[in-house]
Amino acid sequence: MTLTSTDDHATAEPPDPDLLDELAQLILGLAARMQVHRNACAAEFDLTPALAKALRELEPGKPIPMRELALRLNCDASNLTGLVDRLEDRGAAERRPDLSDRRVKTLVLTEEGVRLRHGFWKRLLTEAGPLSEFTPDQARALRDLLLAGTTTAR
Amino acid sequence: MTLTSTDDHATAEPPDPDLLDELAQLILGLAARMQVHRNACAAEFDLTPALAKALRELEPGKPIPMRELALRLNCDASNLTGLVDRLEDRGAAERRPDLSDRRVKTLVLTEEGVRLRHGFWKRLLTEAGPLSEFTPDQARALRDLLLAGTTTAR
DNA sequence: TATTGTTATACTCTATAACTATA
DNA sequence: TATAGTTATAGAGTATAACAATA
Repeated sequence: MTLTSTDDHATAEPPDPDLLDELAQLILGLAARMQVHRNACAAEFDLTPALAKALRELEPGKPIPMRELALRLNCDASNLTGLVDRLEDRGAAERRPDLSDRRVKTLVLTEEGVRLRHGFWKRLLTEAGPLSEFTPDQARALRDLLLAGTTTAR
Repeated sequence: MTLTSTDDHATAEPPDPDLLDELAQLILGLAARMQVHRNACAAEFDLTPALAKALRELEPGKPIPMRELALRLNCDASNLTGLVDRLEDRGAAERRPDLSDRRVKTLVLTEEGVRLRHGFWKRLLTEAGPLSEFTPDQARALRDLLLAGTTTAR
């Protein structure tokens, strides 16, 4: 499996329209399949797609302001009230006052939230999903390429 | 067009959990960024995300039954009525009777629909989006990898 | 004045179930 | 009976605007 880790002297890059077109199609296709897979796994844990995403953004032991979660989810802050309410109803997360700024409420996963988050993510990777299309070698090459792209730009 | 039709089967390989984890994170991240980009481009054409997707699935000069569109969009057929209504309201698509089965209605893009579809997709690729993270060489390697994966399995 | 979280509201997306007209 | 499209309905997702408490 050649990776073609090119020694491209990236000066004036010719952006091939056809290549971009094909690449966009392929990535959007894979993205759509992963979305289907993720939503299916989420449903097994009685999680809606948005809840699953929020759960993934909340890292165990790291409280964050609700504002920060809105940023990570790329959505308006007004959406979080109901979303976080449901997480609290399930005992997966807790709102806590921020001692340094009384306007802020921070969010933190409970033990149950940590279990839920871990269980969901493990299921996502264990169940045969779109990623099982790739051999380990392909997966490695893919990871390296994506890492190169996202660390360069972003 | 080298296809790299690999002779190794994904199923027989040892699946490294950490690699899958990292790969999933990267792909979901890229997918999320592309979704943001696509929705932004769609908005410029007064298209909702769902309308943009539907438009993309309708190929110029190729009428398809509404049922088929539902399949391609991975959604229930009941959603299509309103969606297609809006496409017709905009003059982008037309419902036509299927002569061989009077239950079926086929969908086809109008000239305006073809223009809209082309304009949207061109904008998606022209405007600097997540794909501009990659150099042409990286893009080519990425395409080959994705092609290998999606043609092998799926 | 500006910001955080909340509420109220509206529109879109999506699924389920029941209906119709065909097959 | 089964299928294609429709309708009605409900819940989820998301944005905008206005509000209270705090900075």
